[in-house]
Amino acid sequence: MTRLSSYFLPTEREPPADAEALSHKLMVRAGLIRQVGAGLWSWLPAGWRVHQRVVQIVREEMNAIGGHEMLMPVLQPAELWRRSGRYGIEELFKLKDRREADLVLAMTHEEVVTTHVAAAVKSYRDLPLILYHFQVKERDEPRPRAGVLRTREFIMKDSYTFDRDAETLEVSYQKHVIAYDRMMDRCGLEWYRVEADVGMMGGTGAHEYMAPCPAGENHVVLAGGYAANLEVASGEPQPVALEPALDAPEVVPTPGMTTIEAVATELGLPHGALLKAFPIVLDGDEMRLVMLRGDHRVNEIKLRTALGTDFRPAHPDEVTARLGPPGYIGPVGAQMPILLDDGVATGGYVTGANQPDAHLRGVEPGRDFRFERVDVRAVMPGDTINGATIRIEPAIEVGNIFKLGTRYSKPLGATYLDDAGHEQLIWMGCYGFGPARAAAAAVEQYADEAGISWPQAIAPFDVELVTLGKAGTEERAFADGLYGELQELGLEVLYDERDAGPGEKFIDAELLGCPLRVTIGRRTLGAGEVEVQLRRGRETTSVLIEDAAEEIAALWREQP
RNA sequence: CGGGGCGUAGCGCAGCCUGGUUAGCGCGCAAGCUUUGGGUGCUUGAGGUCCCCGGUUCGAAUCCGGGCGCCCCGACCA
Repeated sequence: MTRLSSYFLPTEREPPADAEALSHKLMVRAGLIRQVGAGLWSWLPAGWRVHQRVVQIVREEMNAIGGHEMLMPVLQPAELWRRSGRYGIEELFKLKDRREADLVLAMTHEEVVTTHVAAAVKSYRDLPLILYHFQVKERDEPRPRAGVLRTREFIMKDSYTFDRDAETLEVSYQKHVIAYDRMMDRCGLEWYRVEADVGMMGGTGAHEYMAPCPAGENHVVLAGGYAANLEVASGEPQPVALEPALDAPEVVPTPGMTTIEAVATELGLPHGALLKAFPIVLDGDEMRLVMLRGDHRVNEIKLRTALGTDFRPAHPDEVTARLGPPGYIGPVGAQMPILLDDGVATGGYVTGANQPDAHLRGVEPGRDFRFERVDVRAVMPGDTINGATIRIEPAIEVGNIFKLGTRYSKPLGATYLDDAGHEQLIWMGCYGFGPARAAAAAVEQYADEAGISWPQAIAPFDVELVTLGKAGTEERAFADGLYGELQELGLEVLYDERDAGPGEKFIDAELLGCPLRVTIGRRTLGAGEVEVQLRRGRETTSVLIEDAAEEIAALWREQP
């Protein structure tokens, strides 16, 4: 029974003062979620219905590829995480029990699931396996934000695959591609499957499922058939006009000009005719000088991948000691390996001279300094990929799929005996999906001035039935009957029979955003009609009262 | 980790700079009348540890110190 007069749906006229993202504002205003603390949210009844609908879609698609649902604990012994080498992760919540034993609140479940599989799986005959669960995940986020988009505690579907080798892992991975494509479609989202960073811990391939929307924290790069996270995207830069070649580098005085902007303006050159020097210090304390075009920016994730190790930008005193005054450093004469970005074409460039108040012009890579080629720049609007101009869109990462390889099976001892009786490591994959993010993305993608407009499959209710008549009126009697009939047809109905004005009811209904709003008023009823508003587009139509329920159900089935 | 901002009724805010009776406003809430197809109008009313602790002062929402909490931007995000 979901009669609004006795339901818990606290709507607000105004959004919370500190809300920024559209989904944050609307989900609070519509009475779907409430904040408990930074990055900690309660799901109120209507919001939880949305969440559960997403969960059910995900569950059905996981089962369809042979997944087996299970459940693993959030609270876990620290020992497991020490063994996998993840105990040091800053985002991992750590705590002690009363006996001072170290415990963690799990952020994912690779350690536990791998331990179970390691203990139980003996033979190649036991593989492959797809295991999954929905569970609360805990992450000590440096900065929770945007309502339910980035929280410290959230429910995630995690699945894990166990295979004999890289080849069969690929099969399990492709099954997930199919399942995830369907999940995103069924949730009614606009989405892209993009190439993703595999991270420092290895892994042999990864994709992310991105839902484009303004509040997205990630950026997807799109060009023709190409789709990648900005973190890994590569492209061809727009060409830049260089100065005429010189026989040898030539010093130009540039007093006080320590920025690309200042030097380019002084010399009347485009930013791209300069080379930017980015000095870094590797984990082992060695220095490197990364050179890229003046109008380009370093993509630190690509750089980290290219280096194969972590790094930090060099401190000013390190720069002064090893190269020259910050703002004037360059590759010529630098006593350290130089990494030259792929975006730098051959030709003469302006670079720092490694001495105060001076730059060099006519510097040619190769002739004037030795280098190693790397692809470490962030692509930018105007770049092309296979001839197609890229565009960059903000997006929410709703899901990700990842080939782990033997990252966890090795430290946790997950092996099997192959058909020749030899012990082999199990090849794993992991696959995450965030229902809360799917819901928030849907809010972002389809909201209008009046509020949320849910995709049909994940709306809190299929129909919001609004009666304008008070108890005892003919309209109310008709609406009561229609409420029952719609439910008998299998529709989930929210029945607004509150003693409130029509304006208030309409505004609340449109804020909540169920696909159909059915209005029973004296005027339309007298005309033998029932009014139906299609929330997407807010157009109104009407059906005859004789078979109103069936007609409404038919309309509902047509909704996006 | 760096920068900025906020904390006063359920929600949104004013008051603070320049200390001084019962701390205000809008919305919401309760009651009555009114209205009944787009937050109707009027009347009455309830509702507050002014984030917490300490200090200054005759007197602190207001000034000072410390703490806690929350938001935004950037960094970070296995």
